[in-house]
Amino acid sequence: MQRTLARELPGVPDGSTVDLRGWVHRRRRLSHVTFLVVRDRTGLVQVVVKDPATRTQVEAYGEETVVALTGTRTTNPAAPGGVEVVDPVLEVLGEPAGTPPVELWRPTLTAALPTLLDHAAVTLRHPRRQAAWQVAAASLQGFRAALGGEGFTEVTTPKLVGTSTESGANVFPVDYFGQPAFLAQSPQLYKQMLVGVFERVLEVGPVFRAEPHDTVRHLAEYVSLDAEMGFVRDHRDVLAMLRTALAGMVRSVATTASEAVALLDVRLPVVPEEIPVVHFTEALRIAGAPDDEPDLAPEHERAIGAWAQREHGSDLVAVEGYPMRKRPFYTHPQPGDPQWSNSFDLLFRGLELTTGGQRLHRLADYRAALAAAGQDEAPLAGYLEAFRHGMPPHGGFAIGLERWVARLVGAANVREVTLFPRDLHRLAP
RNA sequence: GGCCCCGUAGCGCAGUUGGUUAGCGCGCCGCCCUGUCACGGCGGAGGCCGCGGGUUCGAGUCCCGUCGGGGUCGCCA
Repeated sequence: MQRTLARELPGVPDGSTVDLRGWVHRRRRLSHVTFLVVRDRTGLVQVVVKDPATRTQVEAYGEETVVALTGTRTTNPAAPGGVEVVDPVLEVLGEPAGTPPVELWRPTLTAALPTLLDHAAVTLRHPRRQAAWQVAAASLQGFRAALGGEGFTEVTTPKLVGTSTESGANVFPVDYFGQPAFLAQSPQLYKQMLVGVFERVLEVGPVFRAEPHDTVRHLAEYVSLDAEMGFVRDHRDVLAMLRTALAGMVRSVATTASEAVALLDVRLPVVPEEIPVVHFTEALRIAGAPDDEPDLAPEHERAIGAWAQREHGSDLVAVEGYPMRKRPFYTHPQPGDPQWSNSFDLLFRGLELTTGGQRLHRLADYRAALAAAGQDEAPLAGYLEAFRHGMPPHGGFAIGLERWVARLVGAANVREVTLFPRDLHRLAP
């Protein structure tokens, strides 16, 4: 017999025999009946057990025991959702499960974050935690589909690298057959080289930051949604493509993760046709920060997010023109005023979600930029070769997946929406 | 890393100016309850009070150290 999923049960004809497989989510024992709630990947089903021998069997096995059962699909107004399965014949697959460390069957988990993370293998089974990742998975799918539709080629680049992308600090050193190497902190250099090949590339993958940042929005390993494209006029073209990617992600979440959206009461952002843009200097004014402030603090970002909501009714706002001295060597300056850059940060509900911008594309400019930064050219020879042989004006961006999902589902801490977060203190599970 | 706060049962917490056998809710185990849906009722088991030192007649409580956790700032996606 074909397996019936929880989600499909309402559509099955009344009186049909169905085959359910899943986990014992909860048992409720009454005097003459035991209710068994079975959970599979699509949801919950109530199974009504009246036969004394079966009741004894059900009551002997704890929550999270894996079972297979056949029973009769029955419409009953008294059942949750109006549908239940009666007269089950039950089989335990494997062995009875031990009592879970937290009460998984509750509508919301009451355990603190460290407890949830310590017991991730079990706590991720909770429908709400599952749902948060379904939102992430749908976002990944939407990112790929939206950019794929714009002619982007998906690439994968090395995560073991010989030179660090940017400053050189904050990288994880590894022993590479006796040679010093690092975990990649960004696919930046590779995705630029590949613009010289494919014009448009996207990459989804982990990046590693050994920054000692112990905050609700930092991880030592996070998922970066990267894109890089050639033949741009300036960073505004990049921002427009970022807009396309985000719109596709929202669309995908709305359609493929609709149950998760409903369960978590996610308020999906409307992605405006044109994302509001403010210049860095204007952003400082909006945030009430001093004119000579070199960067935006989280407090300022929240203020700008609130301003965008107030003035434009937008959850998204881009800040362009960040000071060149705060940006990495490959950043393209603002034409006419090179103290500012053709780069931007995108704030989503007051949190920095994305950095993007136009990159340098002339070899001579790279040489000058590296010299000015005091960086040696030699380790970057393979990268610079791309520019020696013709690179179009280009730019790109990177979205932090965990931050996106956290803001979407209203999680205060990115760890809540990360399957197995890596941070300053956590290397397991 | 700086600053602030917190470590008490499987989970979430209370514990008064230091005072006798350390409590509560949930879970777990047992019994009861004619359909529950965070079911309900009765009973029971379960604690190196994070760890180490100190003060004291006496420390969960005060002091020092240490480890772990949360928040925040720097910084970043």
